[in-house]
Amino acid sequence: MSKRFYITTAIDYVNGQPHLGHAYEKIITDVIARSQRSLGNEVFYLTGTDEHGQKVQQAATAEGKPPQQYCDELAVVWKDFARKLNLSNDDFIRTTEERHKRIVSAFLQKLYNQGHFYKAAYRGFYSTKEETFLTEKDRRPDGTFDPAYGEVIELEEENYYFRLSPHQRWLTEYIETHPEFIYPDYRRNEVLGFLRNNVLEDLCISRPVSRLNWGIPLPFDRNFVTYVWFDALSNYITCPAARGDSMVLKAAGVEPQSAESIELWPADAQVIGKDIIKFHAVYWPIMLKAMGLPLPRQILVHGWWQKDYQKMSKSTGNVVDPVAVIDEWGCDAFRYYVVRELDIGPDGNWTDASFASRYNAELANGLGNLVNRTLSMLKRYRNGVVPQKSSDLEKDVSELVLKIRQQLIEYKLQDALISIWDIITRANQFIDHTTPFKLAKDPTQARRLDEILYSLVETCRILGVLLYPFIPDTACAIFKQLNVEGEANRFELTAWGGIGAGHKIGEPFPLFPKRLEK
RNA sequence: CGCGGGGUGGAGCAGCCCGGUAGCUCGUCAGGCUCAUAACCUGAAGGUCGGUGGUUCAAAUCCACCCCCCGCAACCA
Repeated sequence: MSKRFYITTAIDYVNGQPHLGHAYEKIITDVIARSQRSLGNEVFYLTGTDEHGQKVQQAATAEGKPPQQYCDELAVVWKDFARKLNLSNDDFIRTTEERHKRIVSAFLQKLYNQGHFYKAAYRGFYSTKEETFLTEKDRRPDGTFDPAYGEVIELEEENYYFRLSPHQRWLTEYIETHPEFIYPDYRRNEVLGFLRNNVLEDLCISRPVSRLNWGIPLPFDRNFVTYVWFDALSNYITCPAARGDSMVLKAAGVEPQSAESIELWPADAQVIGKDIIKFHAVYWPIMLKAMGLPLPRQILVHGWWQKDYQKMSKSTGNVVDPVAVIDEWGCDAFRYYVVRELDIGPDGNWTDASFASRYNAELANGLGNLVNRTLSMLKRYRNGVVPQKSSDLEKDVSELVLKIRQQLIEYKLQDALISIWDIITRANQFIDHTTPFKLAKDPTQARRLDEILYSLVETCRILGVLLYPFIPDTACAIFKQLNVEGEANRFELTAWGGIGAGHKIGEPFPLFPKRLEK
């Protein structure tokens, strides 16, 4: 069994509403996953939810529910969200699942045995109301704590810590010698700057049960539960282990429980937001090294969305609700916009006006209209029957297909979309230059008209294949209108000449109805 | 001097690392076309590339200083 292309998103904290950032991360990951599959790789795409911790415990208590029930209900919301986005994820990991907890426990015990952890006391200011320690940055300018924290007392607490500083040197060298490990470059530089200018502080990995019991118990000390990051980051390997990944199982020292056996680790790409880069580019590699596992090939760090040049904030109502947008405009329009608007790396900006503009100009007038005018002409002039193969557009299209292939391999999703739209522009120009609608009036031009129509309809078919990773439903709709069998999900279908003479197309209808208002 | 990103035609961006006719999308204006979702194609107008100084034959691009926006500052994608 060969190793699959393994790609992950960060897992989301259940105790919150899915928003644009979550949607974006999941979609770009999905586009990469689908394009890798299209290119012929076996792929495993993992997303999921992070369900332990104080906030969940408190919220569940407030609603008078057991935390597990509370999580079960919220997990449904997140799974529905994944479906709403039309993700092609192969699994959905929840950190409260037995399969996750079992492997986390095994690794905790292993690292404990190997001396990576130590117990120490921490003394600090504690908010009894929020049930959390406050830090210096929580102080107001005058040195006091906000009354919202309630009574603040000085408290000492013991916890387990993970020794990080012994790992600083090799990690720095690793990142220096593996420029592809963190993408984009400027994020890599940030991490290197951090590693060179700071001494890593040990990572607290526990909470006393007296204060927090909604977590995975430390196997070597039942008075404590695992604290967030050790628990959450591990999801990337616990799912593979549960699915029978021998490398992870061996490192964890546990027997497989599944008959399944797939090789996933190390991940090929881990997609995260810029806010959690240190956890993924510093703590996570160190954890893996301690566990005896190789590092992921690449961490892809995406930026954040703003709305109308303002930070999105629930309190001001300045948010984009992805579900509402999808309900109004369709899933593919949403998927197209976020990938086309924002490349992986920089921050982006959402405006309703630019969304509407891209929808109308690029999806409706560009893609939709090209397919519609092509099929309409074929139907009108040739009764919907594909003529003999010709090659007017073959060279131009093939060159762009080659370019797009490379862009997909390099995860240049935005560039790939731009290239796909170059094909659309080229085809529209072709129609104008060759004027098939004029030739149709002249019977002596029948042969030339056949050639033109073939090139156009074949270009539409290829567009369907190229668009599949980005807007799968639309790709499917194009194939349906063309009455082409099978799915548009294999890149090799972009080879010119796939549609045969005599093939009868289906009924044309607008892919993206033009929207005049808003 | 906390860290980072950015200031380019009306709007939004690319170009800057590897100096040498300032490019793209939208918008505007004019023309063409009528197969198509009032869609499509062609052309034009419009920028002293935040400021000042420096390096250079030559700077949006390198250097210095300054001004202005915007994020981040550990558990928020």
